[in-house]
Amino acid sequence: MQDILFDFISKYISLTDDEKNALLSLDLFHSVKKGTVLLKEGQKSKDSYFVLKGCMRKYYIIDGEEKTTAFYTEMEVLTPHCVISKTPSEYYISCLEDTILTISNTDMEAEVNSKFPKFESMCRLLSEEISAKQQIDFDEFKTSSPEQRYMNLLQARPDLIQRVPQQQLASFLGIKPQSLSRLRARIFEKKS
Amino acid sequence: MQDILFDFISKYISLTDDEKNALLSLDLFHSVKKGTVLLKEGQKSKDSYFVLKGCMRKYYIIDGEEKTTAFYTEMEVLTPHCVISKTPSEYYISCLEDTILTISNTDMEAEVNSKFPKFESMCRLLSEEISAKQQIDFDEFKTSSPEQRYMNLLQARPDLIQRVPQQQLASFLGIKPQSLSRLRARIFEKKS
DNA sequence: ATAACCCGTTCACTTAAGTTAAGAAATTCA
DNA sequence: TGAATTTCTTAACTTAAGTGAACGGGTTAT
Repeated sequence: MQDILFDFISKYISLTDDEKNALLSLDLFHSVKKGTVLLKEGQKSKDSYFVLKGCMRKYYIIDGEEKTTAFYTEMEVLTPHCVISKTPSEYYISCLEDTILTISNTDMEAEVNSKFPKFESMCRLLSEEISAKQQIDFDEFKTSSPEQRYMNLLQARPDLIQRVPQQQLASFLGIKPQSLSRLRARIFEKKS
Repeated sequence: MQDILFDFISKYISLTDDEKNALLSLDLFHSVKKGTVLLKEGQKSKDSYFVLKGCMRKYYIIDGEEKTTAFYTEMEVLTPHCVISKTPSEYYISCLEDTILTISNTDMEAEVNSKFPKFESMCRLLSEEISAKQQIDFDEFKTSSPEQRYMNLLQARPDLIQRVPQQQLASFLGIKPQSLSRLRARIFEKKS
């Protein structure tokens, strides 16, 4: 499990054994049961997550309805908005499946960053990369219809369509569950 | 003009006069005429921008149509995706108004970052902040109707509605210009 | 085992966005 | 200034998403 983390890090910087041990001493690894809510609306938190195995989702509750806006699966990093802005969270984070992840908090990161400046480089690279990818995702969302978005998802993340309930997928695509059903039927129609 | 940059930086780190002079020696400041295209589709670039005065837009050309997905105004930073991914750009960046901005490239940044580690901290903080803000914007987009998005924009960035042509605003809101016209008429109707 | 509940699908209906086209208003340019 | 072009609006029509309700399959709980 640790190797997954180190492999991930090695995409950005190379670590000495000393640095690896420093990381391991931090007790980062956690196993979380399906359904666990890691962050709630209104809560203040300093925790960031890195998914080693499993799936997490971000959702809002708006007018009593859950609106899922993001999923995080293997090898993905999530730093909630409230961690950066230091304000109460506007949304929930929960585990869709039994999930193994690392949990790190801002204080730990600050300490590691000051001890090993290399880490700060990694964090910068990583957040630039995430930010750039998000830009593209957002642009793609804006410039496509719901049907195109679904077709895109089918290409880009076919696993999600399998492992995620339809109603959550629907709001992820910016539509209602009934519309997703209909849209899927329409696509299936076209194929034949 | 330089003070705007230094004020901006001071939100993240504090600079010595030495550091300020090092920055000033880099010839960052540029004045760009309305309509100038700074980045084209297919082009590789290492340049990032910081808008001091004016407005820039990002747009795609899809099936011969311009699709505007973002605007950058005073005090906003833009690092195009292609700079991070080191691939040809999928989109265009152009100036909507006469614009004063700083242009910096990855090589310069790498040099400054290694000379003054403080800068790397700032870059990390900044890109974390941008990334977090983007997340929220994207979530808001997904969970709202076009009409709500327009009302939001009216609240959050009333200046944009004044300074940006309707057709560009429309695709920024994920709809067609005709729909935006209609939607505006609908809202105006409701008010009276 | 049966009732209660949750989920996905389907249907009929409403509402709003896409499309095509035309005209009015504003801007550009000669 | 006046012609040309572009931009914005309006309208009629088409298509797709939102809404409310009902149905069936599957799971959970009692």
